[in-house]
Amino acid sequence: MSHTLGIRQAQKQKTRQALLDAALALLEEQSLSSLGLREVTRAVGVAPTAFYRHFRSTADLGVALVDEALGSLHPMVRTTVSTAGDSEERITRAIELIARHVDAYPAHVRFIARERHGGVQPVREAIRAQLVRFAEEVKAELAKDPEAAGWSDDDLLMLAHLYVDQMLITASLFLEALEAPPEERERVTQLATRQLRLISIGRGHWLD
Amino acid sequence: MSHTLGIRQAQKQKTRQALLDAALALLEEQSLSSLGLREVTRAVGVAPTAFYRHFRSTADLGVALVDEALGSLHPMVRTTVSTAGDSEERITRAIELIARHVDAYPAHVRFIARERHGGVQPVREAIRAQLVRFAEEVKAELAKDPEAAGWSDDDLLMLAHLYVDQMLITASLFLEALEAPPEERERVTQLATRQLRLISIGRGHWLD
DNA sequence: AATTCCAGAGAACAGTTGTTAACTGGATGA
DNA sequence: TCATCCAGTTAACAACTGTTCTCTGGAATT
Repeated sequence: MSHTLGIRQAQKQKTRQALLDAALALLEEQSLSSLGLREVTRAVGVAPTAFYRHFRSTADLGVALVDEALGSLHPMVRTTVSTAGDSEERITRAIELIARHVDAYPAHVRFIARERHGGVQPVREAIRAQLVRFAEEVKAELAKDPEAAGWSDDDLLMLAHLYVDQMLITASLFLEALEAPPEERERVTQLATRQLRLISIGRGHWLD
Repeated sequence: MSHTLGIRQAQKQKTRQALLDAALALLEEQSLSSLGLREVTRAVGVAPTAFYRHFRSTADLGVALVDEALGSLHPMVRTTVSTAGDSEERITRAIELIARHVDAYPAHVRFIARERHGGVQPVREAIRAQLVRFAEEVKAELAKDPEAAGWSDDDLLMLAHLYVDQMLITASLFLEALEAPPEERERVTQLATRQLRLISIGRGHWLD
């Protein structure tokens, strides 16, 4: 399927990825709107002008980071919502998956949480678009559930957005707890579990 | 009670407020971590060095902005939660209050949403502390409600955090809809209302 | 009336930024 | 093999940054 890249294209992609990685690392202690192009190239070890071969601006790089951070996340979200088992099992499993993802890609999670309401408009827009996609996917999965019988499309989408926002809040809490003692992580797990449980209860009695 | 300020102190506070206002305006299109001290003083019309008479750094100014933006909000939150009437009336009233607040202080709301997960640690910390206070106040109000009978303290605080987060999400949605056609505002109102309603239902059946 | 205080001004500092133009040298395709 | 391409380099630019030190003029204090 995928054509083998030439030495040239391969090297270019390597540099591009290095720029993305360096930027992501630098963004742990600042926002995208204060990230300088020279700062990034310096971290990678290339000339400042090389930056322009890959991105028009740091905002452009930010949009690419959104795709990297959220693009690969869709499969996880889908499986999280659609896993079998009773309600309680699914909640536990969902939160566990979030915790694992934060462990595996903390910088990605931080970037999304930070730039979702950040100072760079195109990046905010890109994140918003991806989150809308997530909500639509979650809605599609919810619709398959027998519990969704009698629900209007609007209400399903409303619930899906509630889940997506809750997912982000929980991820952000796990992120803050990353370098904290494990008891703090346990506290977050308990909190998120019960919040999700309450939403689940509300869902169950929505049509009363 | 309050001693009348001398000409000197009054003028100083005036300049200080001008710096805060200018910074807040500049932060509509960028994040705090990219806000320069010279940028702020230029907007006010004072020398760059005058900045140091009021703030140690822009991060310090940011913390002051947190107090300005959230400090005056506590009364509103309390009355929002404690208003009388049945569940549905309270939800409508709460969302209306949020919408009004966003209309009245859009820059404040934007600042909080942006810097809650922003790149400046002391500011994040200040916002987090204030939100914890909000949650505790909400919890105290919830505890007065007869519906809270049988609830543990932990569960009440869990619910309070859910409400506070939901409040912020809703405020952020109204902010995005500020310059959109009124039908978009209506859509946000409907969405937020139903989400709050679902949470309310979950609350009602929590002890089942 | 004389003295102290202090918010703000002014000038200068070394260091940083984004962007331009012209270049080099190795991969690419004829 | 030779001409073309193009990712990355080098050098230079005007503009900007935070921070320092010294100074000033009017308010506050005695």
